[in-house]
Amino acid sequence: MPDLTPSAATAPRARFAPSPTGFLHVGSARTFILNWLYARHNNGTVVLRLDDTDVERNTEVSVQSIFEGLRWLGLDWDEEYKQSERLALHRQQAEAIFAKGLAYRDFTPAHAAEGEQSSSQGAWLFNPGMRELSREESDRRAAAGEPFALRYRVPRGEDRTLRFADGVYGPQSKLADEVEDFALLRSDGMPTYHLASCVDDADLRISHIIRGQDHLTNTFKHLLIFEGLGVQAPHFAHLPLLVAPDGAKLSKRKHGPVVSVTTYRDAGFLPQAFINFLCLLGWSPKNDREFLTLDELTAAFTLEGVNRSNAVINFTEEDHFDPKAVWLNAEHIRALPVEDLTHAIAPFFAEAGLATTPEKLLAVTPLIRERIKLLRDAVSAADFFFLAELAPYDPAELIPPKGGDAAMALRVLEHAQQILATTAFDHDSLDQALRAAAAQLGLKAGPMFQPIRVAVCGRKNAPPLFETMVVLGREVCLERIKQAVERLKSLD
RNA sequence: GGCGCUAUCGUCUAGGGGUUAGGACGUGAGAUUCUCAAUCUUAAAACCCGGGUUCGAUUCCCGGUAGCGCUACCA
Repeated sequence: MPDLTPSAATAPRARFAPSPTGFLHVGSARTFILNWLYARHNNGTVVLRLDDTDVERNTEVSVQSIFEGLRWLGLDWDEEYKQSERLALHRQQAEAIFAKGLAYRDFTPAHAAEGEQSSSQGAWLFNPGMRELSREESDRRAAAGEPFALRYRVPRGEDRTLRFADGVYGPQSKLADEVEDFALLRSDGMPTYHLASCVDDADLRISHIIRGQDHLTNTFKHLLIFEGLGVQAPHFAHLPLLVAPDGAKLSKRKHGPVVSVTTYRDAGFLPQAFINFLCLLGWSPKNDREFLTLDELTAAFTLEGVNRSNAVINFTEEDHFDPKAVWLNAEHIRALPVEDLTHAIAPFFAEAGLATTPEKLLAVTPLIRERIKLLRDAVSAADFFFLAELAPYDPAELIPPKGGDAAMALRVLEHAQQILATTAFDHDSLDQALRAAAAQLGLKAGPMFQPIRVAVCGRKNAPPLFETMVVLGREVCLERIKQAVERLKSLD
């Protein structure tokens, strides 16, 4: 097993380096989370670096939405950088690599080689002619203002094997002869991702690069760059990818909003549940535990627990969210103190245009806590508590199930009216009085309570009756029952 | 095409040379209950294929297949 700690005395420095080309996507979020967990578990540092060297595709809105996503997750970072502000360093280091003879100028016009790489093997590795250009010739053309890209002079014919020990995938090796002469600088002078990333990782003294497996083979290039920079390469650990049910990698274009973390937020996921879910994709604490708090995740997280195969996020057209994510969210909702849950659901009521008061919402929360899976479900589960007027419902629902009729419903409701008008309005008193009434009418609890529940809530499925009525209050209950009686009478 | 990575229930995973292959979600059935939930019990459901190695492979090795990634002057 490779030793991943540089030295016992040095705390790791991990980094998350998103490129702002869209919203924060779930795969990126997981990479961030695992970096964070790794750093925090080892008392290390979290560096956030915006990899924004692609001026064509980077946008400010994208930067904002990434921060929005990160803020929602609630995980902090210690240092923050923008690659676009470090271009001078990148160019200077590219120059240094060139000065060492480890890179060469490629004057081939951009995109000229497209489509040719599949032809004869070997030709794709570099642009023939350019690598061998004499220094004098190269300097002369550069001085004449001819644009060029700077390419790494990958060792050829030396039978050299590039190696590193991946923290997840174990020992990795590849022949240098199989690595193409990748670009360091574009012909407009901008650094490529590979250059900027390595220069910054070196300069920021990043000790552990934990990133998606799509970078596994890029790592050999990065090894070469670190070598060219004259620094020791950091430790690498690659994470299995998150993929769609069809096995394709999650893409913003193909899968739409379901890959954006803000979609989870807006649907009413708790950040800790979302984090918990993402961690379970490609990582396991190996003790059959699934519900884990952030502290527990931090304590349990190790790279050894990361597995190597891609993980499917099980969403469909109809259900945007993986059922396990939804279940975990429900679990976290139930684990939340009532005050916190109240606070979490309040915005959803506001958004639905329902006027709530903190006190009433606090009273309602325990009644719906076990009945919602997403925070937004709270609105449909509890709207009737806050409506001045119940939405119209089918009066037939007032009729008790299993052979009841309108007359029976009417009897129940009229009894209920008497009782509610006179009984102390607390759970136990109502319970006793209504059950007594049921016995008197020769009814079981079910048939007795359904008409009342529908009258008071406007639907058959609702939280337990007595608690619900207590929160609603005597006036509202009596008024709604009165309306129900009228509806019932208008039935025939 | 080349190179690399991967392969356990539908999904997420545990496990590991000899196991009734474990857990979770989801699904079915049942219990409980004033409805709905929650909870409990329970059922169905997996080691990609072929060769080795071995007394014995799902596990180790090789090959195949499949999936994914990289193969840009994207990241």
